Amino acid sequence: MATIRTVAEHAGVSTATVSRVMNTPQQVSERTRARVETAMRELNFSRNSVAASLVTRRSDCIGLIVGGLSGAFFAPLVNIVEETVSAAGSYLIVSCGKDSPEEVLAALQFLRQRQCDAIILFPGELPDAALSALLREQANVVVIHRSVAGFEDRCVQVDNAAGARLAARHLLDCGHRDIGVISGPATNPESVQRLAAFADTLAGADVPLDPALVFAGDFRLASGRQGMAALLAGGKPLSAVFCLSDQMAFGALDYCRAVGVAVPERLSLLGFDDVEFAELMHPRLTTVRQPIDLLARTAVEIALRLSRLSPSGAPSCPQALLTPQLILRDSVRRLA
Amino acid sequence: MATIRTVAEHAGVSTATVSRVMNTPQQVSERTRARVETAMRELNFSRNSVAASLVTRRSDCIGLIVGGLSGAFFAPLVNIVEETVSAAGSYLIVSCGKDSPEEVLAALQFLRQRQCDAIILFPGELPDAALSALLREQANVVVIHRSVAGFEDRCVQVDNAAGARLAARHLLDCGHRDIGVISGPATNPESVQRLAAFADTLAGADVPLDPALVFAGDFRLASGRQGMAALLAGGKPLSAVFCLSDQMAFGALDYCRAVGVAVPERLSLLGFDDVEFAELMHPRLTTVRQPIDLLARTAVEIALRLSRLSPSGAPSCPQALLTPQLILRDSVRRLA
DNA sequence: CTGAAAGCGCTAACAG
DNA sequence: CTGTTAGCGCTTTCAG
Repeated sequence: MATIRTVAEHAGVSTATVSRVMNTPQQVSERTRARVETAMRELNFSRNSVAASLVTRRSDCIGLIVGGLSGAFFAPLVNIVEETVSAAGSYLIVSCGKDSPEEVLAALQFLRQRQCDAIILFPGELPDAALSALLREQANVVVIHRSVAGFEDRCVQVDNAAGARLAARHLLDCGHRDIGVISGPATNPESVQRLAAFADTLAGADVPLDPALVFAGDFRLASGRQGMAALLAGGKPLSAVFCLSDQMAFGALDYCRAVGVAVPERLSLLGFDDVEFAELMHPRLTTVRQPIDLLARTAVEIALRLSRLSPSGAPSCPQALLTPQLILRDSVRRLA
Repeated sequence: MATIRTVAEHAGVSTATVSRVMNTPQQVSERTRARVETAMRELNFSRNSVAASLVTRRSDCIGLIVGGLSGAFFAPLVNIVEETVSAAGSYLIVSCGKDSPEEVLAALQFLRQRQCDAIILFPGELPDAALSALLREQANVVVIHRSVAGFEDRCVQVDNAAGARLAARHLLDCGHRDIGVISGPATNPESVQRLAAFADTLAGADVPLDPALVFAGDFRLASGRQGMAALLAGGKPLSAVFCLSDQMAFGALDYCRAVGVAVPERLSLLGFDDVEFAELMHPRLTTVRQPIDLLARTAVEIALRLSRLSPSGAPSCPQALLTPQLILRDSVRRLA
């Protein structure tokens, strides 16, 4: 493998000069630059960024940690993050499949040890306390899809409560009273926020949410099926189910089809996320849209800012709390 | 930031010893190890893997380059690769959103410069010639989803021709004669292979494929819609359409629904991939399954082997050509 | 505009 | 079992 030194000798210059043609070509005379570039080509030189990072303490890499990519939710998120990062001339290192707190922490450590300039973290089940500690001790971490008290400037989140309220009101407006929920894990803060706001809104309309009609899923497809099975098996009156992710709504819908429960004629279904497939379903899924692209772009923006200005950092005011939106389609029926 | 040296001083040992407790703890006496570990904790030491990589010339990282993660195809692929890689104690660096040859090449360079131990490449539109050159000059690259002559031992591919034949026979068996295709880009080798085998099989049954009934899409959802629109607008008799990706089949299906063409009653639809959503569609999509998990696992296996044994490498015989399978569901109708 | 020299933080012989 | 000593390949003052 050719090194900067081989190139230098070959071109009859010093290593410093070779380094300059890579980093600050303006500082090198046209002639020498050409010579060096030829030498590089002839030796098939490939710079060792690892060595460079060691001295510069920068890697031009932004790390991203997300849970299972499986869902239709993470994939576009990752894509947009990648686009935004590379548009800014940096690179993205994705660490996916990190669901449990241990895995997340391990991934974080990995990225930090690799000298990532900043890290975007989708915290999954990581509790707020741990997150808070993390943000305190590591200045270049930004959290996506959660808001941590005291670190709002490094968090980008969708207003979960607002989204859940939108969902509750819509169901109420449509005349539903027998409402079930397929929620996320009880340990998941997003899920908790949504569920609480949903229940509150219902309660405000004198339609208290029956705890027996709340099934704790895990945001994934299979748990939607299980949840729907459980709710249906409960035997209680049920005219609508709010799923805390589209993915679970798909599972629920699939289960309904399998057992012959017509949606929305006999049961209405409301999702959360508005992933691409929501409008390909039959019936097309009514859902609460999260502005994934904005979420992603904002997170990257913050991350880049963090990585550019090492210590200080212009305050700037990233719109930390994004507004969800109700997307009306065909899976919720207005009761007569 | 604490370094190995700070820790060494703090613990009253040499840097070598600190290094040992990280890499070969067995070689350090329990007492010193404990002392060092305490020092590490007290100083909140975080190892600089970049420096380590510089000397070991290993990074314990496997790179993965894929196109847009958007489709339902790449996401599970990435997930399985990640799982397999981390099960082997390495880490995965994903470079996604690389569709054009330039982007792929840039990503490759990036990963190489970062000293990835091996790189798994989904070549997208990269022509065979370029790939071949690449494989020749870089010994640690493995290609997924394509086979390059002379480098079969570093390629994992699904038998595209076999898959297409399966599709063609099924359509013929069901009595279809007016068959259209929504294919991939003409520059995409996978697409070309499938299309050719499909056309051949049809021709072998005296049902030549009408070139006017072939629409070149890009494997993505939107192009499925466009393709179906084009085929329908053509006005030619059409009883079945073979889509070279499920994603395009979804688009086609959606278009059919929008314009009131009943599937499969008036038009049969056959996909390729068998992504998770295929069986959630209505009607459930009949499709040719690619064993994505096996694809991914095999690729990682090869990659790890490549990265462990630097120069040589046990020959081993990775099952390079995986067999696709026809998954019968509800989107293809048997003609009376 | 260019070169010499001093490291970045860590590992890896080689002694002891 | 532990310490000494060279670097890994690159960047970066500081002179010239």
